[in-house]
Amino acid sequence: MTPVDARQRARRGEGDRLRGEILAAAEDLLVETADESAVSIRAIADRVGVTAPSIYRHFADKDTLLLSVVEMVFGRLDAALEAAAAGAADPFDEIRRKGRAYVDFGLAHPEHYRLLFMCKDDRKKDHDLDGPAVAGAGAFNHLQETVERIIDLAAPGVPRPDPYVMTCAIWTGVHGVTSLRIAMPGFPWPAIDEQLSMLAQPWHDALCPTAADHGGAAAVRRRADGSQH
Amino acid sequence: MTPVDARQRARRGEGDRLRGEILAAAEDLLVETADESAVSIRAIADRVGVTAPSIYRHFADKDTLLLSVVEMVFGRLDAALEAAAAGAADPFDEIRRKGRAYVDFGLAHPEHYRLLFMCKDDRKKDHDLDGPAVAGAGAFNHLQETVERIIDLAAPGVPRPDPYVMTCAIWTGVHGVTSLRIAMPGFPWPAIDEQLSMLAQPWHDALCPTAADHGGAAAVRRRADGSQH
DNA sequence: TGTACATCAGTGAACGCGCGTTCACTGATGTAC
DNA sequence: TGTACATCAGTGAACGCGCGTTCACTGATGTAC
Repeated sequence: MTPVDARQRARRGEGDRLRGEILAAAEDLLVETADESAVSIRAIADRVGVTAPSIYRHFADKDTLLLSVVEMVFGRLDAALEAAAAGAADPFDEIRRKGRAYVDFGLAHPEHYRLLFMCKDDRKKDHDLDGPAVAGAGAFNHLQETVERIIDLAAPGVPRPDPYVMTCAIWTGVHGVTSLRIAMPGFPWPAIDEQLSMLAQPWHDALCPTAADHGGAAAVRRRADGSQH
Repeated sequence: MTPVDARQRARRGEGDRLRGEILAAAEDLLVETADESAVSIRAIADRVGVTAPSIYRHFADKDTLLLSVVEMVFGRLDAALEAAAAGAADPFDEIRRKGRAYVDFGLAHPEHYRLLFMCKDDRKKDHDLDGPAVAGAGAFNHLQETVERIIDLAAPGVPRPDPYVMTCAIWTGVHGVTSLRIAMPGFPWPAIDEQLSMLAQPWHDALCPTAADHGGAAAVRRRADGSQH
């Protein structure tokens, strides 16, 4: 219920309101149908309570619309990871929380996740790449900052891995867990925390050998215990 | 999309010939167009040099057809992994080769990979699950056998991880590398071998601490060198 | 104040498209006599 | 041996569908005079 500003002479009624409603409807459809192909211009218009052509007053075409949804979801993922990291005891804990939050986000919104990381991005070819790319880079950079803090914690004498490569490794790892679960929900997967600690624990021990009894063997022991902390 | 010239009608007993040609055409289209949505009944029929309705003499519907393609591709993936493993020096080497072969297979046939591991499997809901499930289980079981041989090699005193969980971890890892590259080909990824050794090396060191100087630190050093063996 | 007018968000009808699928059929093939 | 017939792989036309997108339009709104 935003009152019309007298200064904005060109904006009659609530022109931008429909734009927001369209994006919200597209997202709703994605959630409800859990099927990207069900998100059509017509379905979105129906959901908003408007006819299909009026979508085109706010978005050049369908790809532009979906790109805006992608951008929005990227922002939300980033926010979810940052929120999960808040209050972490140390950088290792922070990565652990972020990893778990990443998987949770993907499993809670599988079609959103699909849109971000499991679809062709041909769409972007002919359009403005910057929006989604910038939004996605935000989350990646935040992750890399955490990784850099971890590397700073590495025991003396331990060579430091490249933060960029390590960030990619972490992303790739949590993506593997998330996307295979989304694609093959019927498969008898081990517990999420068990899978995540299998990824993280050997690295923790490698970077902080003093914290691990007898080097890397600690990782195996911890995992084999089934303890998920 | 040039149709095969003047196809000869199958003889009485050779009804299965077209079936094979249909499957091959579906696969060709997947490879050439790199787009699952381009693989339509009509396009397949055109490619074979036949009209669309004759597809239905050999497959109940489109989903059944695609399921057969999936089954075929699963078999091919399994064969590629086994071939790559042949001649490995030891189980660790075998896993390394299989991991690399898995990624190579996915990147060489991205749309096949998509079909196996990045798509909704709703299709399977109303159809016979057994074919693809059995074919997929073949590759998984072969991988698990290798994992079991690795675990047998673990140094005395090192607790042995559960082979099933470890197999899932490896699969998840190589899938993460493969599928993110397919979904985001524009991203500046590190070298494949660098990514794979980041996954494998800490585990190698953890299971065989004697082979690593100063415990897990060896993994970091090896990786930081950029040496990809 | 009332009235004429400009603005522009949203409409209704239509377009051409490719899709999966169906149906009655055609005509080459193999076989029985 | 030749001929009639049954078989059945593949055809041609059509179905209804939902899609993205276009176009000329309508009619409520805000403003100028």
